[in-house]
Amino acid sequence: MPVDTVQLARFLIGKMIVRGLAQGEAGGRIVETEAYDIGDPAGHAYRGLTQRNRALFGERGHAYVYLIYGVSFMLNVSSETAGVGAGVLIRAIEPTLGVEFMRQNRGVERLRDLARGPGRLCAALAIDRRLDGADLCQEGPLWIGIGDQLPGEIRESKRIGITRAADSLLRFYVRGSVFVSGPRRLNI
DNA sequence: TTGGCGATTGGCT
DNA sequence: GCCAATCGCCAAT
Repeated sequence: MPVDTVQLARFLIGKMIVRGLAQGEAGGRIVETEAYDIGDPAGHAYRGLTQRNRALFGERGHAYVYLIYGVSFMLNVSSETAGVGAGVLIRAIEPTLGVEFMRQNRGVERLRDLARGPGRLCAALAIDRRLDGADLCQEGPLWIGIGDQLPGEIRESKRIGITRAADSLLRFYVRGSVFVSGPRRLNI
């Protein structure tokens, strides 16, 4: 696992996100991430440690889950050593495991619509604040495993939906994947 | 104690 | 493309 936030964001493309539940597993391949590095004014760690963002300041490889716009949960992976706040936002996966479970959670049928976007991804996998702080590096309710195939060509772009540091090329995605979110112009 | 706001989404034009 | 929904968080009062 890379020791640098931006490297981790790249590294995670193609890896498997797995939601482990009593009834089985659900998940898929990561196809889109964004890096929120140390000192990044767009990052939630920027203003220092708070109750909400403490997972970002924990050990590497733990989940930081928060609610945005009162509507959607977002999943991040803490990316730096304890005491340093930074993370990687998981923006989209290609569903491969437990697809029916995800369909039920999302209320839509089309595979492409299940987990394209950070809020949809969390809804599909039933991820909320209860998973904040979860260790993603070992099998459990939520974890990340090695991918089962090469991710394809990884490209970079500006990040989506932010106002500060909006021009940095810190978003990574699989070129040509229909499971990637965001406007077409950022997915060339 | 309060009010402005946000790493989004879905529905409508 | 535009915009409302919805609510936890946190800086400032």
